[in-house]
Amino acid sequence: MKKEKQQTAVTLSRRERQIMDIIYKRGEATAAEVLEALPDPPSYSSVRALLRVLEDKGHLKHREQGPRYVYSPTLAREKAKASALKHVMQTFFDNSTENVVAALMDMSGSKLTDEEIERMTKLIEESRKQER
Amino acid sequence: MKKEKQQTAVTLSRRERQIMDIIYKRGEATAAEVLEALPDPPSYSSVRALLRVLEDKGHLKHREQGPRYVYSPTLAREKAKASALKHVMQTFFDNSTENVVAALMDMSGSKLTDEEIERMTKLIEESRKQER
DNA sequence: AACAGTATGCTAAATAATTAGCATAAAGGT
DNA sequence: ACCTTTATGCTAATTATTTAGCATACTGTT
Repeated sequence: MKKEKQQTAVTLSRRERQIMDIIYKRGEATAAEVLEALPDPPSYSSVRALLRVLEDKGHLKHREQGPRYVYSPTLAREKAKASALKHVMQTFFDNSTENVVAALMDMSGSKLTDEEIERMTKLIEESRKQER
Repeated sequence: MKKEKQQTAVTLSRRERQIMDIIYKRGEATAAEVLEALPDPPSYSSVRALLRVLEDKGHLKHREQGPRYVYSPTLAREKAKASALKHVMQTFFDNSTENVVAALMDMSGSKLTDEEIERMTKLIEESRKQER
């Protein structure tokens, strides 16, 4: 019997996490692109080895684009997003949506346009209707 | 010349990250408490070794409480919170506050009380005033 | 004041992650 | 068609992480 945990981050090693982050951010990436985006980049060879490992572990898949592999996440972006946000919310925000919103406003308050503010207000108001 | 990066997560190994998450979540913790909270927990001895490493690296500090050490993060919780949230926002939400809010509502919409919704709306409306 | 319980410090061993090297194959331009 | 460039596959070595063991010290209770 095998463990089939699909936790977004807890299982990954440091480099693996860095690579997954890059690929999640971009949607997909080649080995060369990953290399370019990595902090303290190792050799090209190392990057490929890591990509292979991640594919073995089931976190990545690839398609062939001409001569090269283009890697993308196995876990749907939507699920990964939710999982990552939830983890941060649990770890740092006492599992409170409101606390996260407060932090967001604190961080980016002044950068928001009136339009964004209106749309966000709408988003929140609409969640009233979700009540059972 | 030394690198003095104080990135919340990218530098840490798997176990180190797990431990930091636990301590951030609780605020502070003893070795025994960390052990209890760790998934696939190793020996008590191992936990202590990791705590020592984290303290050496400057991520944790401890105070003595009677016979035992109580560990807490070096980096202020506020900064760590902001940094973690920013990282998730960049990696998964295209650096958009609005996208994060949308995901939050999607995740927790039905669990929100009217009071919470009102407070969040206020938080957002207030960020209008921050415009320069 | 002695003993059981519970700490820590330090160190060494086992395991995992990370890295790079070499062989080989496919594309693309000249 | 050939040669350069840019891929991948596989493997081995280095380095980092993770683990546990043993010696020792402090608490608090009897």
